[in-house]
Amino acid sequence: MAAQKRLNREELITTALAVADAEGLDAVTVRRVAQLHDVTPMALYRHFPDKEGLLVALAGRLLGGAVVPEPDDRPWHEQLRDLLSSFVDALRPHPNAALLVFNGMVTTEPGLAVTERALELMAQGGMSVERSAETASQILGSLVALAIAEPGRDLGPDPEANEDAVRAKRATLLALSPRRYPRIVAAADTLAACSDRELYFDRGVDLIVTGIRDAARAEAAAAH
Amino acid sequence: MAAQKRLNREELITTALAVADAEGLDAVTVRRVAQLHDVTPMALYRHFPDKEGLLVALAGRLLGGAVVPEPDDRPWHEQLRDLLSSFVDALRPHPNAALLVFNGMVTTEPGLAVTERALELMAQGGMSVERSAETASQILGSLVALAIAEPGRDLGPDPEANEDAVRAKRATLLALSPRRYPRIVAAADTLAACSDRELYFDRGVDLIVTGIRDAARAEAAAAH
DNA sequence: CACTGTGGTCTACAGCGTACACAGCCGGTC
DNA sequence: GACCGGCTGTGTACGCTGTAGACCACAGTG
Repeated sequence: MAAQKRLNREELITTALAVADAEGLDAVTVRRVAQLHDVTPMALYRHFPDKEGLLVALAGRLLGGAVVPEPDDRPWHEQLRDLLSSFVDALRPHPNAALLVFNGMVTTEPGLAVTERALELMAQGGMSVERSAETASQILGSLVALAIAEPGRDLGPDPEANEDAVRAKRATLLALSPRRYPRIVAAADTLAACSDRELYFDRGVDLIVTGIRDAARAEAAAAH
Repeated sequence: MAAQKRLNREELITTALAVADAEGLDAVTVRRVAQLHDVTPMALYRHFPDKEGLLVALAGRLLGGAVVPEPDDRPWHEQLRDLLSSFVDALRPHPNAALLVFNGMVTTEPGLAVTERALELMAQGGMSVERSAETASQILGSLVALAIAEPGRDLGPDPEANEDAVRAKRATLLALSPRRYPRIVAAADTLAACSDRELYFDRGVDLIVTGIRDAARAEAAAAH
């Protein structure tokens, strides 16, 4: 973040992402990013049309991290699983910014690439064009939500504060009336923070993929 | 919105929701809500600790619309389906504000009620406490996303502007290279706006429920 | 040399959330 | 009826936000 004249679009995106990761999306302000480059706020406007433009570029950066696996000989649903896993893996490191990809999915190149491949795989599974497009819209949100709403990730810049927040949340849940909310009280630990992150995401993706498989089967059956 | 001294908490929430519905969540400002009640901005602070408090109350209002169906004799997954449908139905009329329920799910009474019932039904399906809690976290996001990301709902206060936006989006997709993105181009209509809203939401919920059923079956099988 | 486009600067403005001190009205008690 | 304490709305003020508009320093080109 050294003082250098002639600032660079990609580096601006990088520091914006860093700020979002560290302190949340609200902390990404024009002034803040500018200051981290020792530059006047207005300087950013030579590289982005407005703040929205910066955020769209941020979404593009996130989506760029989602590599589309090469097609292979395995069944379509296994390849779809890998594709979706790759997608959430790209978002997971940046949960604060993940919301932005909602807007960038069909306006950035990487977003289009992922969408295209997903549609292709669903077609291989026998889904109609309309149905696979509809399904794509539905699961996009689910995947983003998966990355954002990982239990045990709340506020708190440092891990220490985060741990405090988790403990507080757990305590809140345990303090509920066991008569009214017996299951919630029993599940307080898991609701406050998932024990195994990898398992959490794997199962989340699996849940979606099995849902899609079933939809494909049902559609094929309906067409007898 | 007549001038009346002695303003009322619930009415403040109502107008905040109305503003969010009409112009988006960003349009909900303390000053704006106050003005609609012919009152100084600071007056709101007698009824909410801060703006965040207002938004949490807004989330509570949304969740309050989700009625928990009475238990009956049908299989657990059918009842779960109805519960989740009721949940998204409560959010659908207010897509701009739906994001807020992420925070209010375990801090508001209605959110707890829905969660408790969902956990109960999954337990009936043979799921372990941990697994059902994990699943609850995963699907919450999916349901919210479903309500928010309905295709064909973007910006534009009036239906006319919305229709314009849809047409523009469709045109953008159709303008893509058919060599690179053949499926996307073919599916442009469905991606830009879903043809049947009811079907869209029904299938979205079905996708999730079948995913859960499968997870329950798999867990039962693993425990042989 | 003058000309032109590019990119950073400076100033300014309207709008945001909200801290703090104050004023009016309300209901309850002598 | 007189008083009084607490609730509720008011006024002012501060520091923050995004960004419009005029300005200037420099590079490359004729």
